[in-house]
Amino acid sequence: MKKSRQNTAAQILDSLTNDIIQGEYSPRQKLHIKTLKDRYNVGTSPLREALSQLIAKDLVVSENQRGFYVSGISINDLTDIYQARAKIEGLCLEMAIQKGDDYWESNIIAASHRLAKYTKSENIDMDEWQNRHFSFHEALVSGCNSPRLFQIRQSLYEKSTRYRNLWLKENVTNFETLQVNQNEHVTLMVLALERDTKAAQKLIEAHIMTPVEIIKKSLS
Amino acid sequence: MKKSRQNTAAQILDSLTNDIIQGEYSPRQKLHIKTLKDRYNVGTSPLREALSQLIAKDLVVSENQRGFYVSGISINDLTDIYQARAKIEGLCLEMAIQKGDDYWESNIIAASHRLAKYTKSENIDMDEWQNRHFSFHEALVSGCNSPRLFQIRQSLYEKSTRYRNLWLKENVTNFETLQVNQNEHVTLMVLALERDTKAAQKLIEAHIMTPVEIIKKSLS
DNA sequence: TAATTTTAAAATGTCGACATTATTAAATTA
DNA sequence: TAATTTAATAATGTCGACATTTTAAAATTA
Repeated sequence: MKKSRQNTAAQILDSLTNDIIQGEYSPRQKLHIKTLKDRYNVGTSPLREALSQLIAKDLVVSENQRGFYVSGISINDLTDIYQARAKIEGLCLEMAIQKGDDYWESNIIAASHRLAKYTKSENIDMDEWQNRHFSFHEALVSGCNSPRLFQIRQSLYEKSTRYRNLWLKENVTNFETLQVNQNEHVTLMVLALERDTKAAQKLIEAHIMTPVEIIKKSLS
Repeated sequence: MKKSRQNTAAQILDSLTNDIIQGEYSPRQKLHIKTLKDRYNVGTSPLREALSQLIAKDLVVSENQRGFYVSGISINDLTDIYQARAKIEGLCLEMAIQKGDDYWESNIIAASHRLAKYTKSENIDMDEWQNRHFSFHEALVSGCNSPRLFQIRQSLYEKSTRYRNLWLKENVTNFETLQVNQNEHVTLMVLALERDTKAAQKLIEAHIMTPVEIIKKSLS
């Protein structure tokens, strides 16, 4: 019956992480042990172990004898996260451009093609677009060859996704916007292939910072 | 009797973190639940919650039904961590130089003075020197004003400290070395106060990378 | 002897129970 | 009535117990 390679704690961690990022639980929301146990059908120990990991990831906070809460949000935090993300992405891209080989180049071209095609198409499924968008940016930095920086990048992305999803909840995506910043994607590809480090870095930072002002408005 | 604001899990987390970083437990060492329970005088739950947080921090790894282990080390990881640290420190310094005010400047001068005085003194206590060294570097970047980058900086520092301590265990500190790179500290201060971002960034990166080659040798 | 199987021992991960603390509701006082 | 105290309810954090799995040792076989 139990063939899962993961233990219960690890499974709950995945579910909880996802639910928090997707906005299933709101910022500052209390996370009652009893409620969570019922919802995920688990005992106390694995649940608390999962919550402990989420504390280390800053997605959950706890106060002694007062339980667990989803981490709060703020405009300052939003800006800080996106700014840090922009800088880290710039670092990764810099290293990728320095070290990237033929496969790195071809992966960028391929991912760019898939994104461009889909962005121009008629009926856009947002999930699929996000996948292709994500893959393109990953292809750009995938040559960076620094596991630690990559991990930091991933962790910041997770945190920023939470803000983006909070905004998406009340705003239908504007498809024109997609078309507009698609130009930047093409430019990014060109600059990367031309190994123009400085220009690529500058553009990726701006590119990442673009949504900040929009999300800010929705938060205030 | 129990007036501690922290719960047991949080206390154990502190102890365990410290013990791992200080090399009380070796890389890849098995962390037996029973042994740890006896050593820290706690029950299963808080102990496992602390270990869960250490997993999220990459200081501990676990395999289902096979328990917990101190994370392994490698020369690749050593290099990666120090390189990432150098880059992040560069970022923090860049932002600090842009945003630093009079207090930032004076804190650097003060910390630099304390470090210089102690480095020139006769009987150097290594712990005290480390404190002053740490404080000086913290003063340099303390104006950076990005909680997230600072947190990343702290986390990478923790990881690098583990490598440094492993090396210190078998090597008596060479006091000449302290004197030599003290020059760099002074230069860093001057560059920061002159707001010479690029030069300061370049130097701090090199400064951080200095011990890598030495530690490498001790690992192989 | 070497390799495999069987048996015994040890360790892990999960659960529910319980003491302690916090929160809410009711009762008392001013 | 409003404020404070008391009682009740609910929730948290910790513990030890137990089923399951892994590991080590002993026994069997080739």
